Amino acid sequence: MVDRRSGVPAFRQVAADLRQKIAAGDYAPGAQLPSERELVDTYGVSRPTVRDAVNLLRAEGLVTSEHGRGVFVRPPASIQRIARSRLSRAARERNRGAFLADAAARGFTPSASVKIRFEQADGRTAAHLAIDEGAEVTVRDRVMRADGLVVQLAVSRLPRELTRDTAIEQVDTGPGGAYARLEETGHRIGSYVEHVGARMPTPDEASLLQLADGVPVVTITRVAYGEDGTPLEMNDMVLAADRYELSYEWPAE
Amino acid sequence: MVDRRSGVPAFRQVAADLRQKIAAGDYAPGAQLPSERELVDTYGVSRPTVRDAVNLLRAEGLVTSEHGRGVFVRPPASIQRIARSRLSRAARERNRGAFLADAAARGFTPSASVKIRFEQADGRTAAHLAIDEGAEVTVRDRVMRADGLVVQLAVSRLPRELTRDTAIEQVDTGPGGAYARLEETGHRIGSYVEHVGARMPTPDEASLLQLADGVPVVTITRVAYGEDGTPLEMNDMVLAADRYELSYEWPAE
DNA sequence: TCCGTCAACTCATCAGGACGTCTTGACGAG
DNA sequence: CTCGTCAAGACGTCCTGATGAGTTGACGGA
Repeated sequence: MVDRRSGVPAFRQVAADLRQKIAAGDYAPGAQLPSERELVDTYGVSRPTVRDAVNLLRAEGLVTSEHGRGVFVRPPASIQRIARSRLSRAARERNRGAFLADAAARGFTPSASVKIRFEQADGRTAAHLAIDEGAEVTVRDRVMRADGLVVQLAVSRLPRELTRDTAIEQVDTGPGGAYARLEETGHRIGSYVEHVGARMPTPDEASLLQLADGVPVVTITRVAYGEDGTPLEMNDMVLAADRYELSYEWPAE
Repeated sequence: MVDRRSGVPAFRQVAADLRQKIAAGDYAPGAQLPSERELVDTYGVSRPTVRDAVNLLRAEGLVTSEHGRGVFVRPPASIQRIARSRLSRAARERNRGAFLADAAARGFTPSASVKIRFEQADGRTAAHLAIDEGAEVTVRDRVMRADGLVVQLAVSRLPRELTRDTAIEQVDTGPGGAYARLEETGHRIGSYVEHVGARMPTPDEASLLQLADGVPVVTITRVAYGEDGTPLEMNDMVLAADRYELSYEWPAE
C-alpha cells in the first residue's frame, strides 16, 4: 500500500517496492510479476499508475512485458567477450574475418549481409580518416548474425583509393577479410584505436537487434592505422549491451 | 495528424514525427518543443497520448522535460576521453592518481570522497582476484567530482594482505595513489585488463550522477595484475555514458 | 486420443478530466 | 528603480472508464 502523505509519487513507490522485491529475490529472474489487476488491488492505486510503475522498471531494463502473457523479470544476460587478440594476423590467417572467427569459435553459426556503397566523407569520417571532407569513401554496411539472430551492426569506411580494384569492393572480401586485402596491397596495419561509448538505440537499431526496452547499445568506432600512422579504415559498430562485454588488455608501462 | 487506420499506435506516430523533426533540425538542439497542449491540438490526440510519445523520446535520451518550463531537445554531450596512458608509471609519478591527474589536465577542479571498509569476497570478487570466496578484502568506495559535479563512481577491492599497514587503508593514499603504494611494497604491476559494458543506471546511480532519463552508464571493471600474473586489484567504475568516451589503442600483431 | 473452439485472462492503447507544483514574467507597491 | 506578489502556462500526477489484441488452457466434439 502506498503512502499518500510522503510526497513521493505513487507510481514511484510502487516501482521502488517491486524493484526491492526483485533485488531481494521475491521475484526471481524469469519469474512473472503479479498481473496489473492484482497490483492495483495490492497497492490501492489505479491501473495507469501501476502501468507507469511497470514502464519505469521496463525503461531500467529490469523487466519485460509480453502482450497477453504478463510481466517478467529479465534474466541476466549471457555475456560474450571480444578480445583484442581477435584482430591478430595469426587469427586472420586462419579465418575469414574477425566476426566470423569469433562466432565460429563460440559454436554459433555466423552469417552476415553486406551492402557496398560509395559516399562522400562527412566531417566526422574525414577527421578520423585524415582525408578531405567530400572525398570519396568506400562503405561496407554489414549486419552480422549468430544462429540467425542479429547481434551486431557494422559500417566500415575506407578511402576509395585504397579499395579500388580489390575484393574490398566486393560483397565477399575473401579469406582473412578486408584487413588481409589491405595488407596484400602494401598497406600493412600498424595499430588500432577503439573509441567506446554507449547510448540508447534508435528505433531502427532496437528493431534490428531485437532489443528489449531499457537495453542500451555499445558503440565502438575502430580506426586501423598503417605502420606510418596513416588511417586506413574506420569501422562503426553497434552491439546490444546485454549480449556483449568488451575486454581490453595491455601491459603496464 | 495521426493515421488511425494504419495500425501503428497513435503515441508512436506522434513520437516518430517528433523524432523525424528533431533529426531534420526543425527542432534544433536545446530548442523547446511545442507544449503538450499544442501537441494535443496539432495531432488530434489526448494529452496522455502526447505524454506517452514524449516519454518514449525521453527514454531514448532525445529530449529532457523540465517541470514548469517545457520539453527540450537534448544537446549533444561534451565528450571526455580516458586514454590508456593515464595509467602509466610516468603519469603516476607526476600526480596523485589516475582520476585526479586526468581531471587536472583537463582544467577541472577534481575532488573525491572516499570510504574505506573491509568485506568478505563474494563469488565475483573471488574469481577476479583469484582468492577464496569469503577471504577478507579491502574496499575503497570513491565518488569522484569535477567542479563539484559527480562524474564517476569507483569501487576498488584488494586482498587485505596487500594493504595491511599501507596507506591504501587510509583515505588519502598519498602521491601516485594506490598503485604507487602497491609497487612500493614489492607488488609491481605487470598488466591491466578492462572489461567494458553498459546498462541503464540504478535509481541511486541516476541520482548521484545526475543522469537525465534515457542516459545509460558505462561500466568498467579493471583488474591490475602483478608481473607474475597474480591479480592485485579490481576496480568497478561507473560513468555517465553521455559524458565519457573511452579510447583504447594497441599495436597490430 | 487428438484437435479445434472459445472463454478468460493478460497487457496495449486511448479518452477526458481533475488537481498539484514549478517557472516565468507582468505589475504594482514601496 | 527595486522587489515581492500573483496569474498564466508549463509539466507531473492520478483517477475513471472503455476498447482492442494476444495468449493460454479448459472443454467438448471428432
